[in-house]
Amino acid sequence: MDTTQRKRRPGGGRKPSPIKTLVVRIPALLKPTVTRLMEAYKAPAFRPAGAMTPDPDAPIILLPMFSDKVPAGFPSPATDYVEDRLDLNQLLIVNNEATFFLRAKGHSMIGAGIHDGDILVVDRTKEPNHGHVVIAVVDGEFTVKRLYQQNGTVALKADNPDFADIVFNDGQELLVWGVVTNVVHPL
Amino acid sequence: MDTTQRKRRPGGGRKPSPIKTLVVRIPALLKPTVTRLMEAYKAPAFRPAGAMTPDPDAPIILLPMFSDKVPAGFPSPATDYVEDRLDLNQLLIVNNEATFFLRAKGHSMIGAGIHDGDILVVDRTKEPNHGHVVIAVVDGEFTVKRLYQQNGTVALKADNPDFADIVFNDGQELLVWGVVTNVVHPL
DNA sequence: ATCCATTATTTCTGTAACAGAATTAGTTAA
DNA sequence: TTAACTAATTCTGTTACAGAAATAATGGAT
Repeated sequence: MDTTQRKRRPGGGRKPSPIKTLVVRIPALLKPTVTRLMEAYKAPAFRPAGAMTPDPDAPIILLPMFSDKVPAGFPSPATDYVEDRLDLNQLLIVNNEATFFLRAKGHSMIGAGIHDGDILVVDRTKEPNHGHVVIAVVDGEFTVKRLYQQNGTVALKADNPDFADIVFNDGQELLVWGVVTNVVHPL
Repeated sequence: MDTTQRKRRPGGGRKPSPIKTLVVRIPALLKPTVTRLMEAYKAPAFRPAGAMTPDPDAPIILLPMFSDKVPAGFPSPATDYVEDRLDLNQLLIVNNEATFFLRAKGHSMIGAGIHDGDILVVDRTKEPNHGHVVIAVVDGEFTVKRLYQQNGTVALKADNPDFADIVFNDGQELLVWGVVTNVVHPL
């Protein structure tokens, strides 16, 4: 018996979320990992013009990393965890939204550790500077070259003497499509 | 009042586990991922005396797969995007549970495209064969070498003439810890 | 009428609770 | 001695629930 009449509010209330959840039990040590996993999962996905959306299914994986200290011999069981941590995300991808993969062809950049067939991780937001390995558009095609920018001279140099430099004179525009940040080399 | 006397069993019972657990709520879509995460975590996965347990915090790798026209050479900027998707996971990691990372040190394997500081993707389940680049345990330390297995001779060879081969005679055991499948080379 | 604070309503979220499975060691039988 | 059995204890997956969060209708102020 509530004397103070309350008006009903049909249709009110929090709306159902399309994201279903469930409860799982995990090792306590994995808590932070799972937490970050969820953060990464919820992170807004971006969609550069024409780029594919990330595959929603797979690409989250946990891998153990043995750090620098390891090659120096096995740690004793008593040894604590090594502080150094590898996050391939941080290692390979600085800007998710602007990162692309290209496959290298030829041996013109062997000096930079780029072999035929390697996968190049390209960051399109990184500012190209002298000495950077870049993806440039030359004659309407992509090319991997090292950017040379000194004393007013702008050129693209292959890290292989067999290839001639491409020098840009006044009026000629150099279009740098992105900067290569990492090379994945299959064995 | 139980007439059938039951003997007590002090000290009986399941023993407490050192691994504490807790319950978390996660997006349903992440269930398989978290499951794999736990499998990888629990994996008896070879624990060479003193090997570290996987770091609970870091080793999560989120690799968004953007797809450009990757295969068979560089696409022209005008080219349409292709349905083909590159999944770095599939490219780099065949067995989640048995894949580890090591950081290469030194220049002994420069011939294989391995530079100082590169990250090595190591598959522990892949069978080591002649010619493979492997992680071996020599004198209690990790080493990257190329496995030589011909005419009854077993040896570890550096891809650099400055380094001497390590030949294994009868009775000497060669412990191959894993096979290097990929090299990540930062620029 | 428009805007804003209030509130009923609905769903979400983290955690506690619980029942059944699993594990261990003492007890009993063969 | 060995194997089967069972009490004791903990683990594990799921459910339940209380408080937080979100949303739209309500009602008052401007």
